[in-house]
Amino acid sequence: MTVAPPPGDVDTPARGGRIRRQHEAAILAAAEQVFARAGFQGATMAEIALAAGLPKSNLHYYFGTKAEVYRAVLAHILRLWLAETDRINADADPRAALAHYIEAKMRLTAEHPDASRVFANELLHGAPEIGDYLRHELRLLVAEKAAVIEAWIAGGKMAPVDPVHLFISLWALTQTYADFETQVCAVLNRRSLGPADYRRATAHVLNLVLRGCGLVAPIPEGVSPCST
Amino acid sequence: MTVAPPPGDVDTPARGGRIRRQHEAAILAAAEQVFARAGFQGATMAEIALAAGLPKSNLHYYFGTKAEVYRAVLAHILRLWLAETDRINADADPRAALAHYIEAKMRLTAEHPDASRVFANELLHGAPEIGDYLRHELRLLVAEKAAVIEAWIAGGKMAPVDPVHLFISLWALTQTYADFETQVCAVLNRRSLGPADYRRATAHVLNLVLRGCGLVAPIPEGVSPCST
DNA sequence: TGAAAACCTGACCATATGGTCAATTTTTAA
DNA sequence: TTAAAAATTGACCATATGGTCAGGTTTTCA
Repeated sequence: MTVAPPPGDVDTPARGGRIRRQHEAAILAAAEQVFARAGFQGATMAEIALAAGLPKSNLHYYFGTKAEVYRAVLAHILRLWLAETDRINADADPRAALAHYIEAKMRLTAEHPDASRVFANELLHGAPEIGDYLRHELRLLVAEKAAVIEAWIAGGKMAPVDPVHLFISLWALTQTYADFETQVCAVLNRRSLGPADYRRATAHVLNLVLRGCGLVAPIPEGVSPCST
Repeated sequence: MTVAPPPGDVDTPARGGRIRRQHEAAILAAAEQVFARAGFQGATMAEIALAAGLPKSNLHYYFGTKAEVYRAVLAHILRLWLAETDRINADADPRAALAHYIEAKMRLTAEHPDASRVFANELLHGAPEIGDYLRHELRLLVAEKAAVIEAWIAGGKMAPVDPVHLFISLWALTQTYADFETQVCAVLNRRSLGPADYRRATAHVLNLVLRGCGLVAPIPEGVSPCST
């Protein structure tokens, strides 16, 4: 039911031999891709094996079942996902802290779109594996950060915004670029999203959210549309 | 590859006998539920049949294959989804038009969460069925509405915001409440989202977006948290 | 250098599931 | 009333896929 000790302990114990570490990593990388494209049920062990360049039986040597591979992928992703809220603390500057968070999330989305998609798929299907994690660790983290934002609002440092819903909005605004990339590409009339597209998207989200929180706009206006 | 004539023709031709219409509707409703919960691959004809209260063979009498059922569900959803942009036109008031759109999208999300989830799942997996639709009909619609918003901005009626990205943001902000309901419930510490939660969410999104577009805040501040 | 541990994998199996079909009943409408 | 059309469904099949396993090979390290 629960993902192996989520980001609970130190950096993965790294147990097992050299070969094991290498192959497990290869399998996880392949699995992330395949799960992202096909979902849990749609993914097949054979496909993952192919992508990892290993015979199917070998996957079952390292991971007993498909569900185990899936859980390992989720655990790997959660480790990435959680960080980046550090700067949101009582004595930080709201605008800088929020901007930093948005930029970090956007970078994460751009650099690990498959991870985002696997996570999205898990949520979409009711989070059977990470539900507990969301209801405990994540909820507490958000409650903590929400208190910081409440304090900023009370101190007149930003417009009144529901802090928990603000987090929900930030996740939605950023991850949509990975999760629904197909739709984004369609309306932007692009084949895929490049660095320039992500820069534009980041500028847009920053602009919308910071202004929406009464923290003026950081980007003057003319964000060079292309190049560099 | 393409969904049956999307919202192309009139209201579904409604061909076939009385019984056909009834049973097809029952099957589609059941399928929407099941696809929302399990995705395309995860859904089984047996499960859909059970939910529809019909023997499995009967589904295959009305719809040849699972893919056909799926396409029919998508077509049904697209019909719902597209509307509601009417009020976004050159001589409308930006704030009223945007507020109306957000409220409509939010209502749609609250009333048809399963539809939203099926759609999200399709996008997440690269929109193999509705890709063409997105790249043509949807893209044109958005381009048209984007021009309206550009005009509003040029006329100094609202802050400069990238119009296409604004649409992407609006979809993300609203649909996240259905697609990722599990996560939303987790951080809000709720078992499920009720009308009051949706009211709060709507107020939040309106607040964030309208302010973000330089259209002041409509909700004074204290939105009664609970009751009614 | 040798033996224990780790690793590898082709062949195989059980099951789940989408789909078929032919025999039958119900509905429609002339 | 009746025959054609529409609807129904239990039994059945082919295939895909997760998972097993026994017999091997390689690596490790004392």
